[in-house]
Amino acid sequence: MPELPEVETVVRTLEHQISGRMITDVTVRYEKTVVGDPETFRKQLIRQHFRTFARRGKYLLFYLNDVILCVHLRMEGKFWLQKPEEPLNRHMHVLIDLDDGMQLRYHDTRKFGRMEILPLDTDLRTFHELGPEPFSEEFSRAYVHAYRIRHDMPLKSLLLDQRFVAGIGNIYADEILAACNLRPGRSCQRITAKDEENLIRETRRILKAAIAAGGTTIRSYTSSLGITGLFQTECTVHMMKTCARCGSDIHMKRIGGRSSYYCPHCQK
DNA sequence: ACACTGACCTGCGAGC
DNA sequence: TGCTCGCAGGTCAGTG
Repeated sequence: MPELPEVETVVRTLEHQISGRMITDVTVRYEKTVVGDPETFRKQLIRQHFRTFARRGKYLLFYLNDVILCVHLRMEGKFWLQKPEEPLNRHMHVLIDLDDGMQLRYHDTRKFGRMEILPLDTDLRTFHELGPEPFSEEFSRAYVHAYRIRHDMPLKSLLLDQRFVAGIGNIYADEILAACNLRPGRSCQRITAKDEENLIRETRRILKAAIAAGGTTIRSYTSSLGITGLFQTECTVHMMKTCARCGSDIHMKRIGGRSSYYCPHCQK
């Protein structure tokens, strides 16, 4: 389940592997992976070079000569760099041939991921209504305060709201709230200024550690040879049975349609 | 205008 | 053992 740290890892890995390569052909095997007409998509990519690589929230951005190739991996999307003669499997939905003879293969078991072509001058600040990056200065205490008092939702939903802050998914949301000793179901309107500071600090600390570790994941870690980073499982509450800090039984509750894990003893 | 719900998908594990 | 059923998750369209 790629969240910000996993996407960051994928971007850096691909930057290392395919920077400067030219796209010679594109095959779309599952049409819904591509936003818009697949043949138009193909034509817009052919003869383009991979120039620079970036991430915005959970979106991967490949800057080509004339367009941006924007990819969202959703839950299970991954890229494989293989030789064209290697066997395909039924989950490889988009094949991108490169001028060095390799093929970049988009693999997605659940077919949830999406790719789209964007103009080079797309405003990434307002792109998909994404909120600030967690490491940006814009994600300040004043910003958090202003946002949370304008909205009424559980803290868990706030962290998952991509308009609030970009890049946090279910796993890291649980971990951030555990680190702040806050229950996921607590109203975002009922926290203190100190909690706001803690949320910002712990969000950055946990995401930074996860990036350094090459990304964390729970179920999708199945040692794929895909470009997904070094997966580790360093969770303190998410999917855990007992609290890593006090040993209490971890509770699970559905909040905003998402399973949310927390320690009823440590988190208030 | 806001927050909430269901659809999109497939694999897997629980339960009978 | 073999089947069915429901859950997992991020985003967005649709609903209240």
